[in-house]
Amino acid sequence: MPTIKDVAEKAGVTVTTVSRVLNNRGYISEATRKKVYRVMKELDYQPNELARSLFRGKSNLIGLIIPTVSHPFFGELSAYIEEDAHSEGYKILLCNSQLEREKEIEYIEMLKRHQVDGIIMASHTIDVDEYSKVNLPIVTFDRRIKEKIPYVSSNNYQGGKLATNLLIDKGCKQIAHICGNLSLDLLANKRSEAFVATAQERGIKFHTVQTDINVFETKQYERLILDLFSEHPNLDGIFASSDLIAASAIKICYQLKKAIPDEVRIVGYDDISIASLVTPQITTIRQPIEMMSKLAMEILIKQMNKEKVTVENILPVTLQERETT
Amino acid sequence: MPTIKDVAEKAGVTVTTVSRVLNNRGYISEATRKKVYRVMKELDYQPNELARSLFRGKSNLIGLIIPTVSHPFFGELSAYIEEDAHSEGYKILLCNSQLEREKEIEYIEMLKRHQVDGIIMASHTIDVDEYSKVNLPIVTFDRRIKEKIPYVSSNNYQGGKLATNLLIDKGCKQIAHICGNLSLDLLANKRSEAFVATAQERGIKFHTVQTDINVFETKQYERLILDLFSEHPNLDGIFASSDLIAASAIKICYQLKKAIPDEVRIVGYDDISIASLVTPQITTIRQPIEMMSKLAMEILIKQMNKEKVTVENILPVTLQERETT
DNA sequence: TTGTATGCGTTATCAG
DNA sequence: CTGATAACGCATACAA
Repeated sequence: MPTIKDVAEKAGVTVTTVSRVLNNRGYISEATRKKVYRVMKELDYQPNELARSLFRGKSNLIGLIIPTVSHPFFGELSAYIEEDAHSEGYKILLCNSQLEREKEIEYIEMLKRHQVDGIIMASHTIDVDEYSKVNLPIVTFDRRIKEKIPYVSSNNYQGGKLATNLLIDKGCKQIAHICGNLSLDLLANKRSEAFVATAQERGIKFHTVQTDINVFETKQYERLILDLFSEHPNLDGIFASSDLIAASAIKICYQLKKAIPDEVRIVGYDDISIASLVTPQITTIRQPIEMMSKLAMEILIKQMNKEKVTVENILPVTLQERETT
Repeated sequence: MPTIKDVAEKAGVTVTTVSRVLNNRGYISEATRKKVYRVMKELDYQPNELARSLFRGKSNLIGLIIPTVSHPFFGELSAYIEEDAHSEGYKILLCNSQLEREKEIEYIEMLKRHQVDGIIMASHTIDVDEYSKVNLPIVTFDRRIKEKIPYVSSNNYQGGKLATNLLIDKGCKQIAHICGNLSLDLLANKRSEAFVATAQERGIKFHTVQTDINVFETKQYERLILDLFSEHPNLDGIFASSDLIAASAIKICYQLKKAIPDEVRIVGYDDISIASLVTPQITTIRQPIEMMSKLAMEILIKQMNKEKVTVENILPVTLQERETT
């Protein structure tokens, strides 16, 4: 790869001059500017961003830590984030934590070593005080950290309420909520709170089941749902805390020959693309993933520019009624 | 952020010594080693990888260019690739090209500027000769480039044959193949070739439909399939070139009140997780995504080490029979 | 309008 | 066993 030095020599000027035309800084005669440009083209010169970053103390890199990009929700989130980052001149360093504490910590250290300008955290197994050590612009998805770390979320309580009310309004008499592990301190847990509160308030029989470990294992959820139906054969409403879990519920109902929505009604969460692609199309609570991504990036960039940011950023959710209710 | 200099000063040695303990190079007394380690802990020192990379001429960065990580196939692929990269000490720079030529070129240049050690290309809208200009270790998914650029693929022809034969064996009399735009020079097009050849060979009526543009638009496919059925009401077999397209086909059949698999049989492609999660579960041709990822990473690393690599790397596919046939 | 010198944080070479 | 110094590629302050 040619360096600025190669360009300078071939153009018969010094590296300073080349640097000047590269960055449009100071005065340069049109003649030399043209010549330098020509040589850059000839050599297919690309400035070394490593060197630039080192000098500037800014890498234009952003670390993105998620459980796994193979989960459609995080896949969609990552796509939006990368798009926003790109249009702001930032690049994304992808980190899949698999929801493992060790990996999250390891990734954070790696990102710091690579001098990222900021971190977007959407995986939360580490303790709150680990965050204070980060000491870097950071924004969180769906987790409120004690300190003053800004977070983006959608209105989980509202989502849980919408879903639960819909099930009851549609005539369900015994409903269940299926979710991931509630011991992770996530704002998503408010969906469960809302479920319980709403069911109690309206006097409907309800159950809550959760996974014992932090995984996105389909099999795990299928077993859970199967057990749920064998314990409660009269169950006629399910609020799943993700569309993928809802899909598992549909699958089990199909196995059990329970008609949807006549015998069992199901509400999912997220509204990832496949929610409206599968058959039957899933009624779900839509998180505004695109807006959430954009907001997260905005907040991160503001921090990098030492601007003030609001800590709490909660976006509205909307009910998408489709075929499972 | 503390630098090596800060550590040196606080430990009462020079940067050379700190660098030595950092890299376990040369002899150092146990006493100073301990002292340096202690200071590094105290200051929470992290070596600046930008500086290291600049000096070494190696960034440990790998660029990954895909159409979009929001598509489950590429999401899963990316997850595996990141995992493999991570265990080999490499980090992934994520690039979503949206299947746009300009973006692919722009991303390649960006990656070169950032001194990535290699590029994994899974998005192919650019011309063949653009690849020769890359001049960097590179490995391709599903596209054979004229030059000697290694590629990883699965046996697309075999996949197309398996799918088509299955449909015919199950009794289909009139079948269709639905795929993306065939004008992109992809090895995936061999699925279509196999479809046509097999249908002709066995004397079955067949049709092929493709999108006019390079997108992953659900709506686009739904319209295509709807039109297909209105033109050919007796269609009783569909070979979709992705599981997502298969899901669209299922949706349309449901709308048209055509029973699956009794009236219409459907075969998908890829075997992404949701293929076995949706209802009905999709019969599909399984691409060994995990192995393909591992192989791609291996080939890339070999190139970075100046080792010889085989250009053609085609892995077997397998038929996964489920509920749509 | 252009060139010289210096430093970003790190490692390797060569002395001591 | 440890230290001074140059170099990686680039951009700025200061001269000329």
